[in-house]
Order: sequence, then structure tokens, then C-alpha cells
Amino acid sequence: MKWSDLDSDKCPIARSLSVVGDRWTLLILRDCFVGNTRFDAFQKSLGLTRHLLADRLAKLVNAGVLKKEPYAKGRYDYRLTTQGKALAPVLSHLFDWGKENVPRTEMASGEREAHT
Amino acid sequence: MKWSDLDSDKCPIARSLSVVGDRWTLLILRDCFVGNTRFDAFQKSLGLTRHLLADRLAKLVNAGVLKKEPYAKGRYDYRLTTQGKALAPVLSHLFDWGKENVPRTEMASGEREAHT
DNA sequence: TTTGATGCGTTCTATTATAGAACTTATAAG
DNA sequence: CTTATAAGTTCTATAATAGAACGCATCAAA
Repeated sequence: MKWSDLDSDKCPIARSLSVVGDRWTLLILRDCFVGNTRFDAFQKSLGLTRHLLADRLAKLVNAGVLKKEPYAKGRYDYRLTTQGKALAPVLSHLFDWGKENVPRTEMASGEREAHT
Repeated sequence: MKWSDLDSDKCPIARSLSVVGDRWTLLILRDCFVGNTRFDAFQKSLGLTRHLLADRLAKLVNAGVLKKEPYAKGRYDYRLTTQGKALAPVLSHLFDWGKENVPRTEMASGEREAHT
């Protein structure tokens, strides 16, 4: 199997991962749950490249997880759809598991992030 | 932020993803929950390259999610640790979400897989 | 009405990651 | 001795990601 064929897999877990299993995708959704809605806000918060961010947002919109709502010409809010909101338990458990099982390693230098 | 710095992130979700957020990793764990324990079994079931499988298994063992138990000289069973078993709710919700929200697309040709 | 800042991308090059197949080493079976 | 199985490793080719710069449109100030 190729990663790109996951969407036709018999297993629902594999199909879920075909939508949210790419690098950064779940972190973008975490930001959505916290209230971020805009391109630059995601980019600054996550630090991924603009190229990838554009790609991931497009895929999420395409999959019906986010919807793109214009608030001015050429500017958009990305908001969770009902489908997207249904992912809350996944993030919630990842939060709990990480808190319990993945101690924070020391950083090289400058601190970042604020989320929760 | 780089993907490789996620392990020092303040957010537990980001730290979780530093362990299980790589391509294939959650599918390998799914196989573990279903009872697979061996290298070739994972490889045949998932179809990822042996190279990547070796890499992912090593990372999971290193992170304490799987443990490597020899059953013969040079042969091993990979089994979930307590920490690994604690990921069950994540997979469970991904299962539910995929079943509800990600319809299976048609395949190009030959069917595969059996899981679930 | 030119200048500058903001928002949302796209384009470019360089580096990593992944795919696919062949090759190792060791054990065990025929 | 030959073949089969298990668990990798090595190799080359292709795809994905990082990092920075560029583009274009709006708005606000000068």
C-alpha cells in the first residue's frame, strides 16, 4: 500500500489518517479548536512553511473538515465544520496521553508557543 | 518551529505527535492492537517499505510505546507497553470518526487488507 | 498618490523523507 | 545441499518539507 491510497482502505482508522495523518494537520486543527482562523495566525503559531500551510488548509477544506469563509476581498477565515468539530475527542486524548507519557525535552534556546 | 522540535513543545498534543505523528506510525500501532507483533507481518499488512518500518519500530521502542522481545536468535516480537496501550482511545476515536466522516473511495484495482 | 503595513498566498532552491527493489545474515526445514 | 523464512540493511529514484524571497490586493497614513 502507498500512503496516498489510504483513502480507499477498508479500515476507518486508515481513512481518517488519509485526511488528518499528514504532518502538521492535527496541529492546525488544534489551533482551530483554540480559536485561530487565519492564515498568518496559523503560520506564526506553528512555524511551518507557508507553502505547506496552504497545502494543508486546502486539503482540509476539500475534505470538509474546515470551511473557508471570506471576511474581506482575498481574505478568509478557516473554521471547523461539524465534521471537523467531531475530531475533538482525538485531540483531547492526544493531549491527555502526551501530558502523561511524553515529558517535555529541554529546548536548544529561545522559548515559543503559548497554546495549552 | 520545525517538526523535529515538537518534543520540546509546551503543548502535550504537539509532544504526542512527536512520537506518533509520523507517517505510518499510528497504523503500525493499530496493527499492534489487533495482535501483530512481527516485522514481516507489519510489512505485509501495511505495505510500507522495510526501511521505514525498521525506522518507525525503532523510534516507538525508543519512546517506550513498544517493547522488543526476542523469541529466537535475531527475531523479535514487538508488543505494546502500558504506555502504548494507553493510546487505545486515540485509535478508537479515529476509527469512529473515519467510519462516520470519511467514505471509502473506489480503488484502482486489486483489493487488499483484512483488518478491523 | 506615493509609501508602508497587512493578509494570503506562490515560486524558487536545498535538504529530508519515502518508495521500491535487491542484498545480508542467521535459523530451520526438506 | 538447497530452499524458505525472519529481520533487517543498502541502493537508487522520486516525493515531501524547509527556508527564504516574491507577488498582488487592500487599507491606512503621509
